Amino acid sequence: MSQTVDRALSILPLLAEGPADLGQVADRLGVHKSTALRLLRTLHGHGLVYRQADQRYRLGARLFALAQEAMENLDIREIAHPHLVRLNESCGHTVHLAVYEEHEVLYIDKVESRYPVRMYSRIGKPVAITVAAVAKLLLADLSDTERRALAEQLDYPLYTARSTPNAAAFLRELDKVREQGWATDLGGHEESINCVAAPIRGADGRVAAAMSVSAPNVVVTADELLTLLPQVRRTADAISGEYSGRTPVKETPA
Amino acid sequence: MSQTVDRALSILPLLAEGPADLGQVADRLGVHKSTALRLLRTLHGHGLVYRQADQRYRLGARLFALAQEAMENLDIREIAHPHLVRLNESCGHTVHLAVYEEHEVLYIDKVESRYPVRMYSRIGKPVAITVAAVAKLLLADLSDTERRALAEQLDYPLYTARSTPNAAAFLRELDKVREQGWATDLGGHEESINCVAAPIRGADGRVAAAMSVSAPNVVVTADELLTLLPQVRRTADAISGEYSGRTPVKETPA
DNA sequence: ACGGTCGTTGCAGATAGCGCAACGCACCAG
DNA sequence: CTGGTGCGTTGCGCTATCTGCAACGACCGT
Repeated sequence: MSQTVDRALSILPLLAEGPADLGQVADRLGVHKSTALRLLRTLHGHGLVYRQADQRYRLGARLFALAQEAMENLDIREIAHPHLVRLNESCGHTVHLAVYEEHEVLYIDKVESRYPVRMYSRIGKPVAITVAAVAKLLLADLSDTERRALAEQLDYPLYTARSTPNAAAFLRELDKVREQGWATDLGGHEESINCVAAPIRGADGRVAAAMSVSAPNVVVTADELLTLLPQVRRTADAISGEYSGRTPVKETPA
Repeated sequence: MSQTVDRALSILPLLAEGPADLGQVADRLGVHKSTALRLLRTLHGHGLVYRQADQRYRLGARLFALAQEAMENLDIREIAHPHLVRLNESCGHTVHLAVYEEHEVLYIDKVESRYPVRMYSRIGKPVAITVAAVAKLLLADLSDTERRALAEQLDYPLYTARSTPNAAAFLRELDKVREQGWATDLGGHEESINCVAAPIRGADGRVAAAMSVSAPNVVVTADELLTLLPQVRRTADAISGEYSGRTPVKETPA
């Protein structure tokens, strides 16, 4: 791998923590200031870092544009979105769409009806992989060896008393999820939040994405939320059909 | 500037257009395949590029995470957001927050009340710089020389009959905006959409951001929208006060 | 079975990046 | 006013690092 590029890219997560000046960047990279300067200049030239008035560097605007374009190229989001909206309109709860990528699970879409909450709040942020219902579905579909390897190298933070405690428990849960074709997270991430999730499959039958409905205890009990399962599964299946090309996109008029 | 890094970063916008295979990347970079491979591998190692099932490359997940973190470091967004929400609740229209950076104006926040529209729709995407009300405010605050230089090198696309047609007209408009301390876009970008905008200033009095309220003709006429101007300016001033540290963040209880 | 395409690897040569040291500048204290 | 310190910046010589080549292997369609 390319040393220079490697160093340059290491600057990005570093700046993500907050603005930094040349010296700090050079130190944390373990290179001479002049080297750091050249790297920063190159990043700057591509708009990935921005030099603010006090001469310190921070992440730049092009990053948004790139992330945005990357989003738009995820055709599954395109297809799924109207379905998610419809489900949200019918049940009123938060609806998420997530994919697995490179040992991470991340939300790529979200519909939230009630509040004009910060919209981008969670989109793009890695999901609590050991407990989230969508994560279980996505990981359950990996091959045996991949699943095992991944389960071993994960951390199992105890968000709540009901969080998945270790690799063994996680693998058991994945087997169960794989078996039944849907998943839940009942207070495993936030004590008062429950989710039901269903898989979205591509033409090859593999799980391409997962969607979930989440609601806090105070609005509906876990049991009540579970009654939505058939609806969630139907929505997921509809998306699967469209995504895999089985269902024509246009509805046939009566 | 660093050639290697330069080449590597050039891959990102290229992939933003859509997935590409090794050969395509190498061709468009004008380098040998083996070189492109090494660069892609390095990008991949940092999660900026993802290799999909068909071996083609596309932009990766880390990009979202980075863009997201970059967002969160924009403290002006943090401060402004509740004000934007409040304004939105009171008038019901779409509210935008934008900043100027590196010859571009981009939205960094947006509150839209009516529909559960695709939330990230426009955030992060460059704004139509020659016509948008927020863009006029942000550019009007640049120094004379900067303004002139920028105005010259811009394109002036005629989105509608009322779009700013050329550099001279644009500079006149900027002078006017600078003078009056607020700006409008009356059908200059989309025939049926009008905006009113006001500047947000930092401690040094310079314009740090701009906010606007937008609404389509069919909902309110341009004249009606203009009656909101005082409210928009008050909101912007409130944000300015808080951002520049003049106003204590906590309200003093009566 | 065979040619074509595509991704991958090892290598030798030379380019391009590296760290050093010195400079300019702003700020501060005496 | 002057000497000192802490920045970012520059030019340069050395060599580590990247490059392009050529050959390999996998896959696919004919």
